[in-house]
Amino acid sequence: MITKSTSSIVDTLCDTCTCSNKIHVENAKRKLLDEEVIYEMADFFKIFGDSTRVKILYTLLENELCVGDLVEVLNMTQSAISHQLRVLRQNDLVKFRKEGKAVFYSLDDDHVSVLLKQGLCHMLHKNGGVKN
Amino acid sequence: MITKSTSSIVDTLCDTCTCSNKIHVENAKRKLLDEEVIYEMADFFKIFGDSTRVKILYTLLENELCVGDLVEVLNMTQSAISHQLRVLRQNDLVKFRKEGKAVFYSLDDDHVSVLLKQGLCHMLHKNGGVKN
DNA sequence: TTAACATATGAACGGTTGTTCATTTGTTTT
DNA sequence: AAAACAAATGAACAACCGTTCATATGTTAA
Repeated sequence: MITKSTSSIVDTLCDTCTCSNKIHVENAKRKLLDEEVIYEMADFFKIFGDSTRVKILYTLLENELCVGDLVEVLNMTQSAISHQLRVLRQNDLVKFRKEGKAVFYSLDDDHVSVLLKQGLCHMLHKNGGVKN
Repeated sequence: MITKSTSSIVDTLCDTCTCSNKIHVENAKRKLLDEEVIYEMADFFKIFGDSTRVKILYTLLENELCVGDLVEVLNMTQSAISHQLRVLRQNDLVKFRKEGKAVFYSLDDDHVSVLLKQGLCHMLHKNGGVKN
């Protein structure tokens, strides 16, 4: 959208905008990320935006577990867990290993646990660190 | 839910679970976070899980901007922007400053920009760093 | 005070998403 | 091969969410 030749439009654009610093507006326009990257980023965060998926990821922080284990630990339907595991799988947040009838899931890479822990820290910090 | 006295249920629970390491299951159960914290965490990530909100936050990374500026930069309805700003405001991700008719928004604290940049890095890294 | 402007908000609508239920796939045991 | 079990999947439904449209609030200029 924004090409290199846009560097000269600072003076001509923003005619209707009377309320703010035009340079800042132009900077913002030029810096705008590729739409695609924005969507990917939002989609990435969206995965962490569901409590069931967060529970699953958090549960897998220490050990790998099979689907049945997750069902028991989280006290949810096998189907619900399985559906969410699919989402996590398709987005490379978990990997799996088959062993007979069971399928063992674990976190795919450290990136996941880092982000998870960071979110947790943010939460605890926000609550003043005091929690029953 | 899980009290201190649960440390002895390792042997009695998990009768139906035949597929995995019972100790791991018990550990996971004991470590389960307070439901409330889970929900807060998911809600927190959910805010970053919308492309419009990500765009707004990213745009505010460098400078504060008023609503009209954001409308122009992001090329969206004033109403849509305003609604999303409300979400960001209510969750303390942005702060605002009134100046006449205009309302200037900026990121609330460094936490936000850190997480945003981290998400961005994750994306670029995932795409192999090559991007048109 | 009236007009013009910037922003906020409420209601409504369409699309998305997570769960449930029923069924299927695939593996092991008998 | 049949039965039993673990996991995956598709369809359907309800709840949630983001945008639009219309309108309200609040501030400045005339």
